[in-house]
Amino acid sequence: MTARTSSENAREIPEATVARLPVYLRALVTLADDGIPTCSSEELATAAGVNSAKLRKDLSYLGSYGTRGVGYDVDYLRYQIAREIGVTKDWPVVIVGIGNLGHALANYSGFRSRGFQVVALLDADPAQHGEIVAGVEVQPFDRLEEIVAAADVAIGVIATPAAAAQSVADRMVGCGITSILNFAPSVLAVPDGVDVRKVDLSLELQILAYHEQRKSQTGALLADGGAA
Amino acid sequence: MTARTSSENAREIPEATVARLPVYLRALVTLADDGIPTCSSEELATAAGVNSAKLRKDLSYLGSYGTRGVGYDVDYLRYQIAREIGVTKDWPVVIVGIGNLGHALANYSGFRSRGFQVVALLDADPAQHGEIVAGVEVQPFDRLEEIVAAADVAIGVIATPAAAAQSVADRMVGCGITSILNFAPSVLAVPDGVDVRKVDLSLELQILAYHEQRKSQTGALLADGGAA
DNA sequence: TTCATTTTGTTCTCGCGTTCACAAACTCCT
DNA sequence: AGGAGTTTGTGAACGCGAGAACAAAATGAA
Repeated sequence: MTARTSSENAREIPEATVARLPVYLRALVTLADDGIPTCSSEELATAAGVNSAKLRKDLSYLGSYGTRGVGYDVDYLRYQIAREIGVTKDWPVVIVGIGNLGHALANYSGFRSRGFQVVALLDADPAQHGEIVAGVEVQPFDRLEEIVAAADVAIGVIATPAAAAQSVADRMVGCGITSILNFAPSVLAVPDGVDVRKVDLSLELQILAYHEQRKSQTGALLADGGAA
Repeated sequence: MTARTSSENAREIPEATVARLPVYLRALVTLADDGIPTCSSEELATAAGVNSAKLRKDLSYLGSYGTRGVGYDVDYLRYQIAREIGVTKDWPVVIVGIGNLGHALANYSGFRSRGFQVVALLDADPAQHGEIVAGVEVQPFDRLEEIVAAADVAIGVIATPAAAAQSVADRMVGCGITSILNFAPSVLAVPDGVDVRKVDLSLELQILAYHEQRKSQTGALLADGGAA
């Protein structure tokens, strides 16, 4: 992340807090949908699956949007968090690599409903071109620069095989994209000022497997011990 | 996590380290594929995208598998990490919810190549039943208990809409699954001893959007100053 | 008005994770 | 054999985040 001087902006929100804001936002949307007008930090924390002290501390970085003795106005807080994250208006997004995962991402309604609009689907394979996925036509990867410039795209999603990911990232960076969400299982090298977040599906399973293995090992040890 | 006495098992690997082991494993596999027999901590760290001091400390939790003055034997270290994670043999996995994302997950080759075998695809919607995805037939969700018992499944993947996720999780826990990978955007409540990891696609984009928004804000300020 | 009650916002402490820095140990060359 | 050069493994310092605890502020009742 770009480490700027803290004096430049009074509100330096910790990264851990930033990562939880979308969770709070989602919980608030759910509460609003249920017609609940206000909530306490305890209620919101439960809905978001966190500690209430942590929630209050996180929200305090944004400002004082609650009322002591009362709680938070759901709609008001929701707007404030959405504004802080920057999803009060839609962000244009391009997805590169329209394989199985790319299809799923293009069809994922959560993007659209949470402030992101897929403006283009790109793939290097000519066999994919012309297909309409979720109302958007798959186009040649070479049109990347043109599309990014036209729609002023800042966020790119990489859903290609690992081998292609770095060259796709280079092209993205080259045409002005400064945020990349990478689903390919590879480490991307990008210049300073470009943010990369990585989602690795099998990595998560491997972490689960580690704990699972320990569970069964400990169980076996305890079984022997108990037999004595 | 079950907090056991540290005397019970000498190797208490920190969670942050566990999360990086799969990254190192992947880097080692790549090196091995390239025919590289040994590597230094510096080289491996670069390949994995981390600091070399952190890498060495992480590996030190597993044991002393390197040689001072030389480095690490790629194949040997790879096996040791794989053994530690528990992916030397395949883990059976069930996927529930065969929509767009479920299809992509079922077809994702990375699972198979990294120690996981999808033994069943389940969906509550009868319209999906009978379809063959990646060589596996989609079956009714009601067969969950039967399948889990038959294949001794410990890991379940939830790719349903948010509304169904909690009830799916309850059923999974009920039939003995103790590790859940949740792709639905909802907070799951599970008993102690059950591990849940959550992957939230739009959450990652929202985090990027936050930083992106700050860049453009700061960028506007800096635009006067200097565009280095 | 004044007091009791509720709930936020913030201070403080503790523990974990990251990073630096260096001693230990191994290889290779002379 | 001995010394120079590498590279690992680890002790120590540091900084960040989590959680407890409390003061400040708002409401409502007497």
